[in-house]
Amino acid sequence: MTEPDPRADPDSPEGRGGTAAAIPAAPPGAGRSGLDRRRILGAAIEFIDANGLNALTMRRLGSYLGVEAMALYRYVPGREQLLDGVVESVIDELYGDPDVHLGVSHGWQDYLQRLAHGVRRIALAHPEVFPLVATRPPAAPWVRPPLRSLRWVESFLEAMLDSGFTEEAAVAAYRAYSSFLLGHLLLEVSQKGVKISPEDQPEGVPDAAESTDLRNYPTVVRLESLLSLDESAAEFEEALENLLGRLEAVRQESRSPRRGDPRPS
Amino acid sequence: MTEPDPRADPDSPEGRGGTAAAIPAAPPGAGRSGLDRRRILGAAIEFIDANGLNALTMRRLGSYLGVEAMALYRYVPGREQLLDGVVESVIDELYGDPDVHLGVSHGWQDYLQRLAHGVRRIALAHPEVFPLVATRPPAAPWVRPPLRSLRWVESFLEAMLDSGFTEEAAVAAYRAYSSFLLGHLLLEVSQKGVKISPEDQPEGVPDAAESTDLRNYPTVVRLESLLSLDESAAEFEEALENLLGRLEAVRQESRSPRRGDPRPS
DNA sequence: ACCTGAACACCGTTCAAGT
DNA sequence: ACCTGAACACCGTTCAAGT
Repeated sequence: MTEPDPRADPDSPEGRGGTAAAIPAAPPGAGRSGLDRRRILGAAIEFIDANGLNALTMRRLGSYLGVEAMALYRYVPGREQLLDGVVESVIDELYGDPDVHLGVSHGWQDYLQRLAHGVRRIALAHPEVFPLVATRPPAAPWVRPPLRSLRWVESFLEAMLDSGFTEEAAVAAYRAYSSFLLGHLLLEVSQKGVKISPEDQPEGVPDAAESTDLRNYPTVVRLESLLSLDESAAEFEEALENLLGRLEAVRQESRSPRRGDPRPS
Repeated sequence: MTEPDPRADPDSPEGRGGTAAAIPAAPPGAGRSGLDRRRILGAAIEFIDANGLNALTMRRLGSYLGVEAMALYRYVPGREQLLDGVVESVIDELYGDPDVHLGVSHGWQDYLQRLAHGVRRIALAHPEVFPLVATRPPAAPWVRPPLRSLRWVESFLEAMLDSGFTEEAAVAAYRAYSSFLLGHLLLEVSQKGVKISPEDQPEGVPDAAESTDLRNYPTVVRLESLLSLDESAAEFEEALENLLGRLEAVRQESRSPRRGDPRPS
């Protein structure tokens, strides 16, 4: 879904101003010619991290790479597919993560712990990109929920099956786990984006009517200091721990549906 | 964050085609002149529900309302604020919901149950709009997590405090609850969007190379039928039940930090 | 083989004008 | 008081050309 996100775009295209200060502040260091799909995706991620998602246009990405926008179309079918590629690239960073690559050798709970922390690391490293992961349509439409990267889904399911989950329990675990990750990280990332930038509005903001009148929300105002605290990391650990506990219960129960089960031949 | 979402926009602006088939298929029934902020927001929601978020442009919304785009600027400062208004409107539907408005009279767990189901109802009613709720920056930047609609935050916190939560526990509950809702509903809504429309790609899709080769994902393929099942409703109930249980534990413990506590004067 | 110029059909937004 | 026409600075995308 289109969604411009003004906070990342302080001097967005105003359709007006005479100052043509270009957003692409820093062209990437390396040599100039090797235009290449991997290089384009990398530059796109850098650009989004630096300027926000809505600042990324084919034309600006082109000039960031020292090239006319039209050149990109030789390597990428269009803007949509560019964004798909960005999502895939970011998720693929997981597989360069040695922590994650340990696999299930130390047990599935350990694996899901490392996987969760790995995903959290990339979410925090690319807060402007992460929402894309949540909202883009899936690679295989019939996977539900349709988080991108079949590679991820595949290794998750394999790990669970290898660890004694039934197929049903493995799929249920996949859903609970990805919904937890998505909700928590999306919220955490969107917090991070809220900058009380002292630059943008130094003081005594001339804001029109304070937008919504805070006098209508006394509790929110009173609890301001508590609400402002960022306990994301601790909350993440706690919720993850709880989830893993629940999954273990499901696993136990799915393996021995009732006592006195006929033992498998 | 910008995010075009091609699935909702099969015949998106191609910059090419001669067929100028306008997207605004159905102008809203009522009389023509009463252009008005409320009417504009309502039309925007209808339009997004029908055509997808990325199809909404000022110009198309204008013509959907039988007016030139420029007329909208008399009632809405710009596209960004239009989207903010859409989010507020959709969330405000909650307060027209009699179920939700019962308040905390039957206990906080009952209240959170009804609130969760109310939010789920609007998420499912406006699947194309809901992602906006998750990604837009907040009204009060220091509220964490920054879900929109202070009205919602205010009444949530009041309910918890009235029910014996400490301030710390109420804030923690707010975070756990909204992160759960966000994660679950975003995933559920994004499932709904995946249509195996028999129209778009009737059969034997001439898709290029099947994009990602499914032979690399044998487990995903083998569990296809399980993965395709939509158990969202049941999963929602179960996860919600579990969350409420956890919150009750936190509440108990926050009220009586240790046994043999000095009783309040 | 790889990139560019020019062009087309769109955007958001402004402002002076119409009624 | 409310809407429109015309204009400006952008978009994504194409295609014939350049080198």
